[in-house]
Amino acid sequence: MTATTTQEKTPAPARDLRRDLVEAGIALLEEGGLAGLGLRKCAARAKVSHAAPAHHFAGIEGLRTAIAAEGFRRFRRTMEEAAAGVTGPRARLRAICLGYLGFARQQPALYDLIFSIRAETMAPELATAARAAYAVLAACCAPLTPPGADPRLLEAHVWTACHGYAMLSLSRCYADDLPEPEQFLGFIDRFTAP
Amino acid sequence: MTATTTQEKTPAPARDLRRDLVEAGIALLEEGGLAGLGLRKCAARAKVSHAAPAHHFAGIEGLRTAIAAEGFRRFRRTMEEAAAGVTGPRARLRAICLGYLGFARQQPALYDLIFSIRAETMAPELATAARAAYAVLAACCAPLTPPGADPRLLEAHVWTACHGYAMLSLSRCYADDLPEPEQFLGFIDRFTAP
DNA sequence: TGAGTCGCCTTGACACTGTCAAGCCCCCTC
DNA sequence: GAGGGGGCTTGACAGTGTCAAGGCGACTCA
Repeated sequence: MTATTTQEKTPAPARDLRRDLVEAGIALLEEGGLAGLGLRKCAARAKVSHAAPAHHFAGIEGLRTAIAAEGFRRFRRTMEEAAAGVTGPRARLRAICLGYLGFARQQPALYDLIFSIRAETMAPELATAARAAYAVLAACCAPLTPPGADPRLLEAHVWTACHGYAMLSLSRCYADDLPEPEQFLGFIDRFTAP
Repeated sequence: MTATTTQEKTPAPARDLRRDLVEAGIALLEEGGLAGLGLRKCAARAKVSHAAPAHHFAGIEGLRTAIAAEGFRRFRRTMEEAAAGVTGPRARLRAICLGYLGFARQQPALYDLIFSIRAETMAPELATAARAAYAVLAACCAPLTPPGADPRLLEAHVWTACHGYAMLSLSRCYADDLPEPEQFLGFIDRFTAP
């Protein structure tokens, strides 16, 4: 969007269509939810022919996978930014969780897409991005895990609690049953009590 | 399927097509996942014309809603059966949670559908079924909630933990990070400790 | 310089989907 | 027996994902 100063000689700024298509897909998700995402709509938005996306991704599933991978990277970034500058292990974990919930609230369709991917279509790029996001949270859990204890217990508990809270607040049928995020996250103190 | 003895006079057993279509939809979900569900496929499986389902449900979204409502009823039944005969508040809650996780593992696509419904399409029938399922879990949490405390805290925690665990074990990218269900559910004891 | 080649993308077609309007047919009522 | 209405069919339409074929420009190499 902003000025990318290129030499007058080069005819075009050598567009990265693959990147543009992922961007278009994310925009479609924001506008129309999961059902609003389609190969042809992405193509139209990127101003290319209807079959162009199929050349860069392996069909609609490949597009969804690529968008999910980018979604995971943004998801991770959101959590990291939320915890930037926060000190103290509990406060950091709390901040990470708030970042987690904030991402789900601000980009519900992208969040839905991310976690709707099933193992059948788990491409390496996606698996890497997903594990990187998990690693951010796991790193915040590590200082709070008692020595000798299974670190997966706290990690899994925080991860599932955030995921469950996010999903249930999105499917608003249960939104009224849920406490406020701040109150909900009180479980961290209880769970990491010495 | 089994013998439904009808009088010879009645020409047909007066089929309940609406019910048959929901049944067909659930079968399609089991076979082909969320993407395998369609109006025309349901019609073909129930041996009616391709537009018949649209007469009973308000389009594909109506079909999904009706199937989700039936799914919630089965979900609730699974939890109730899992806790049948189990005594003691903690043991009961544990059994309910195991029933919860068992349903998600045995009917992953139906479970996915249930929780993919967003508020826009929240029909009364679906909302009723969903709240009834939640009520089963809330009833098990009640005896464990300290007097004067907000009951939503424990309810939400158990609900979100189960939901998150189920979702993450379905999207198998994280399955290796998760502890076994029995170990995971240990949080109940920690959370309801006096 | 020109021919060959390769990758990116377009074009056109196909089967399939959800949705709609029109109409048939059977049953029920008066 | 006429009328009406619900349940379902038929036929059409726009939209979708997918595939095969081909165009086209850039790049390489003789």
